[in-house]
Amino acid sequence: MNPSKKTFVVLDGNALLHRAWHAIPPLATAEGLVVNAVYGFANVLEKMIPQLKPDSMAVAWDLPGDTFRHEKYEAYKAHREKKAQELYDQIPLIQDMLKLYGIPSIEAVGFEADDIIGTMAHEATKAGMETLIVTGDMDALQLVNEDVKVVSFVKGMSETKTYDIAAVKERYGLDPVQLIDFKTMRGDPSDNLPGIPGIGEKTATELLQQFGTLPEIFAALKRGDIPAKYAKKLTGHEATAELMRELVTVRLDVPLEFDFKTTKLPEPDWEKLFMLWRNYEFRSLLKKHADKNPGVPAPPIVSKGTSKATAMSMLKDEAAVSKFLRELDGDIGVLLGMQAPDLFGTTVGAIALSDGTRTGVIVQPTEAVRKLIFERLTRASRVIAHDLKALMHITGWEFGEKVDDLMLIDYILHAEKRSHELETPLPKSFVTELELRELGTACALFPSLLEAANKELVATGTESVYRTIEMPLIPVLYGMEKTGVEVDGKALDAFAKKLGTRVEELDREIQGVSGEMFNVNSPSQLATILFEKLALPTKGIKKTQTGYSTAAPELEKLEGAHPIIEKIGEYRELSKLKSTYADALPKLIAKDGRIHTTYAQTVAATGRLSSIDPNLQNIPIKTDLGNEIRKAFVASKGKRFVAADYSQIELRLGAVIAKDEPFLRAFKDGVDIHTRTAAEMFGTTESEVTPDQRRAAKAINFGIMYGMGPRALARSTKMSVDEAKVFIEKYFQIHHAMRLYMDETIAKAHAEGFVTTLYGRRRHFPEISSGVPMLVAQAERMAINMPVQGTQADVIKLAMIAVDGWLKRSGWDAKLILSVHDELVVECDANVVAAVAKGMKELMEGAASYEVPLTVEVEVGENWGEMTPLTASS
DNA sequence: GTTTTCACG
DNA sequence: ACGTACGTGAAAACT
Repeated sequence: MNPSKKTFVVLDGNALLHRAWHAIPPLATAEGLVVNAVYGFANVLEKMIPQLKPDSMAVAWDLPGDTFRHEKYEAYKAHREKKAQELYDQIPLIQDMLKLYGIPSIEAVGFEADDIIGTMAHEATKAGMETLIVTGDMDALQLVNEDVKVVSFVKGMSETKTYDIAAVKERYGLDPVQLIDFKTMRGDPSDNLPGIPGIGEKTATELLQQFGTLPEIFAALKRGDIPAKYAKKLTGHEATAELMRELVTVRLDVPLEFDFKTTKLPEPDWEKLFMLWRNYEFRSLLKKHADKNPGVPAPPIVSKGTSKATAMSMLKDEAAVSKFLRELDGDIGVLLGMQAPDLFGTTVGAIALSDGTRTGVIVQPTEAVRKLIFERLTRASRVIAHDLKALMHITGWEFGEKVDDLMLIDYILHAEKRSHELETPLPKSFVTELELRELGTACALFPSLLEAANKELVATGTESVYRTIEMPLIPVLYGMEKTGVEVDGKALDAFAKKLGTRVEELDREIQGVSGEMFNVNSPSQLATILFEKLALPTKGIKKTQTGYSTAAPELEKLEGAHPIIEKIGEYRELSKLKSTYADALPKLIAKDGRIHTTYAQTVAATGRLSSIDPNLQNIPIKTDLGNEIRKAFVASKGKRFVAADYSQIELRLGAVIAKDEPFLRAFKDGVDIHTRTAAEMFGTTESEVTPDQRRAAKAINFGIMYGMGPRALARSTKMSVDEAKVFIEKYFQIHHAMRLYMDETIAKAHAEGFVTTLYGRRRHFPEISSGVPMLVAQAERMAINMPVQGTQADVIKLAMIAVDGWLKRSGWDAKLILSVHDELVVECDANVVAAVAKGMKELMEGAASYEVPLTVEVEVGENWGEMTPLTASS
């Protein structure tokens, strides 16, 4: 602190609010009012005021939106209200408390807290004061200068670090002002800023250290002073960078009615502050300031046991566990702590249990203790887990209907998020008691998290997706993963060997023709050979960040220009089959001779499942050679596969959602949909449609639901861009309802920030309000596609639940084993094939009912690569 | 860790 | 003139 200058301290209200919300368990008063963020804020003030000794103080708050675009502000408010009511409800409570401290809250419509802070710091500097910015995020660091420092909470709410110019330099290797350009280039995923593609932290720092500022970097680029590897990445991004730079720059010119004299920090209004603290049951603060108690004897604070400050115990023996289990009451959260893999693989290191009031961490539970826990959980009113399917795999526990999965709820509320992990950082090993306590602290949040989550499910209309689709699907997926599918490893090994011989041969031929040794697998080396050494024409070849693309569609354009092209095509196909499938799959065969994939239920933003370790949803089928891989997926001895797939479900649902009469009629008529479309488009009868015409119609039928433009259509057909444009116009003349659907969906995505499926599943599009044209356009196309793809996902999930339940009740030897977006595969005894096929068809077709039928085609076979259609007669 | 390519729906 | 067709996961090269 500079003694000669007066000190102005400004707090980032929203940053500290969020930090407090996440760092402190959701403490509630006896009446159930959640006040954890208020408590956190009080503690920040209690820590900062004596430490920083401000002469003047203020708290800045976000208030986005702008007066000229009112809808946007309303949408923001609506969004804010939904997000976490208990969090935002605390803002007025905090602002009331700040008043008692004599600290003004500053907000300005259309500006973020950072802008207000920047402006106030700027003004304070002009007034000859020193400024300290107290915040929880790093965006304020760009404001640091000789008179401005940032005090940042580094972890939780206990430790702070003060950044002056030297500290910023040490941390980032850059001057504070350079952080603006740094963030512009590197981007910031949490703000949905893309940055310049291919430029990360390291490159951004290096360039800024060398050239100083972004404008100087682009000037150097024009002079040719930038190394080639960076130049390529920077070229063409100047305009976008400028736009992003504006977004990233904290403003210093917010119109504020702000007078430093009125922010002079007075003595708090102790009397009222004590009343407030008593209301909120902040006992530690009352005790700390007992000397300032204005004489009125405080009424005793009766602990009614509803305060969610949890009592945590470490339990190591069976007796202690039993006693603890008896004390638990109501809904119980359960969280496993896994221990690092050893010789015996990953093991359970600890199990945390909590009812929100009492929390126990059971260290290295024995089999007997685990049994006790399971028995107690089955008697709980509800069990609250996070990633229930994984918990089931590890423990074998099943809870039936009275269990909730916080991970799944987070996915349903925000499917677009990349991770749905617990925000509390969980330790990877459990060596010290401190780490065990972190596990307990996370688990202690479960009951209150569930309460908040339930409210949000109801408020967003997503409760039925959760309860009738996603939750009942968990045991189905669990069963499929556990059952797995038999794979003939020997056949794959033999195939890999065969592929290997041919790949080596092609490798030699390619190197021979090119007259140089190089790695054909390396796109950059291959591009050098093709476009420099062999000087093949680069006209019309797409560029990647690093140079000319060598992807299959690009190489196709070079077909005939050189014999090497064909060989590369074959090399690519074969080496892909070998490395990704023939080599990889046998390694994943478990001791039972089967491969057990994991279905990821919380990954795909549209609501689809995905499959990992390995991915069984992209096993080759399109080429004969690829199909050899599929043949290695075999039904066990005496069993058969029955595969049932929805035909054209995507287009059918598109027609239903858009209410497109011509399509609805076509599906009701049961005609070939692409032929019908071609006949409409070319003005012929269906029997006159040529294969080329049908191909064009098929391309547009598929592409249109993805927001395809003329260029893409031209690329996938033999049309010119102009022809494609006319073709699309004609298409929308016939299918005007599709155009209307697209326009309305885009409008909804802009107005509300999300779109929904027919079952209420949501996907949000944060980028749609970014103002970056490319991101907006991309978000619009995603918005068009989501209701269709997402409804498809809803339907097949419902079908899975129905089929699985039916098979289980049947008593047959028949199990659901695979799910591939529009296809389900059952493995069953050869004797029950006909009945299984009939039931699957009926249940899948009946999983949903619309004005057009959802038709299902069934096939049977001994392996997945050789399936034969099963018609009603056979 | 990021980029490119390619397998599936 | 252009990075403008959606959703995934995995392998290999490269940095």
